[in-house]
Amino acid sequence: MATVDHSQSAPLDDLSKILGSDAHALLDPAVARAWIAFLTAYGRVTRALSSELMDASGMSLADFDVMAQLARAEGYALRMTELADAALISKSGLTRRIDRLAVNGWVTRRRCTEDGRVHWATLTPLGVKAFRGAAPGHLRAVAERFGASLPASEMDRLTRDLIKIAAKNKERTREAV
Amino acid sequence: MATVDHSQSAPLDDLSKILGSDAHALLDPAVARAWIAFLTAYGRVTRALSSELMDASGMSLADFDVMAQLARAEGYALRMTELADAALISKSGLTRRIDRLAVNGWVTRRRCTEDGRVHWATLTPLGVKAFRGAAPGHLRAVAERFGASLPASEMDRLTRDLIKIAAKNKERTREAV
DNA sequence: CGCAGATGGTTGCAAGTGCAACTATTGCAA
DNA sequence: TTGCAATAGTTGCACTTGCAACCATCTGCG
Repeated sequence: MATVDHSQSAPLDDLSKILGSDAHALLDPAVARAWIAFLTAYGRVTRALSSELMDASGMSLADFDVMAQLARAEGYALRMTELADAALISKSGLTRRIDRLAVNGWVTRRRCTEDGRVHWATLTPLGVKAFRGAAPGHLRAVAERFGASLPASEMDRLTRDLIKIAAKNKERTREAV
Repeated sequence: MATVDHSQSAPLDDLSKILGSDAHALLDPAVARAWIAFLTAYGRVTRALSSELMDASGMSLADFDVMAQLARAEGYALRMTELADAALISKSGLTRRIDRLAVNGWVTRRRCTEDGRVHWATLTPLGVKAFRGAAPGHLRAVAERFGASLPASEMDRLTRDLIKIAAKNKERTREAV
């Protein structure tokens, strides 16, 4: 998850020792610093949130994400593929995640009567309860670990910047032919 | 890796359907949007960089990170624990990553003569060469996918914000007793 | 000395992950 | 109808991962 450096100042200068002075031409040092800060922030925040959530609710971050998607869906239900897309995981990953959530009794899988290929993943009442139990703590933790670092004005700007970055990378991996 | 939503506008409003109106008290909607943008940006950028790097150099992002740490170290060598900390991965993870890098002939592991517990991971000449081959493309890709989205002035601000977030989460996971 | 406790690394284990191959079902066209 | 391509999900596989238990080595104190 990390690249080059995590606390110091001039990652690219260090690298120019091995790469030669063209390192700066390849990657602007300011961008390099931002990139490292990005990776570091991501790693630290998600690691902390993940273990807190697991301790408090026996739910992984990925479980929470999937359940949150269902929680906000019409009838607490989504097709497998929709859900995989929404939660940014692969279809096979989702299959197995739903298996696990089903074992907990938090989610059921129902075959669609209209189209036999389709399966609906649905939050059970127990799952709703589990989500209601887990969400307050987790949302508070996000507020504390992520939100509390910046003033509100800065937060909106950060959002805009991140959305731009995300937008630039929207393509589905395949394009470098 | 994702939470709640990835393209739409009001993730928390949707959740208040299930959580009640206190959802907003738990997590400011502006923070929720930023958080989602953060996860989305991270997921997309690293996914893309990772597959590009693998295609171009047969190296995973984690491999690159570890090798970059070594590349910038004195004598291209670091102790296992130092390296694990620097690359933000667990000690056991590093052990096995170094195993794999060693199979490629990119890194060697030497026992320290002064302290028999310590092992030094060292970039081999072949490893240096591999890194030199991989770095330009990867750095350029970071510049394109991450750097090119924002003007330089914005980049510095982003760095500052991310560093604040990372700083707030520096503690080593254990504190919620 | 000599042994307890700390420190550095590795290994066993029980997960989680994505890709590619596979099965089931549908839709459409001859 | 029959048959084939497209779509939805699942499974096999090979690989990562982190935690906790485990060895090896060193350090310091009686």
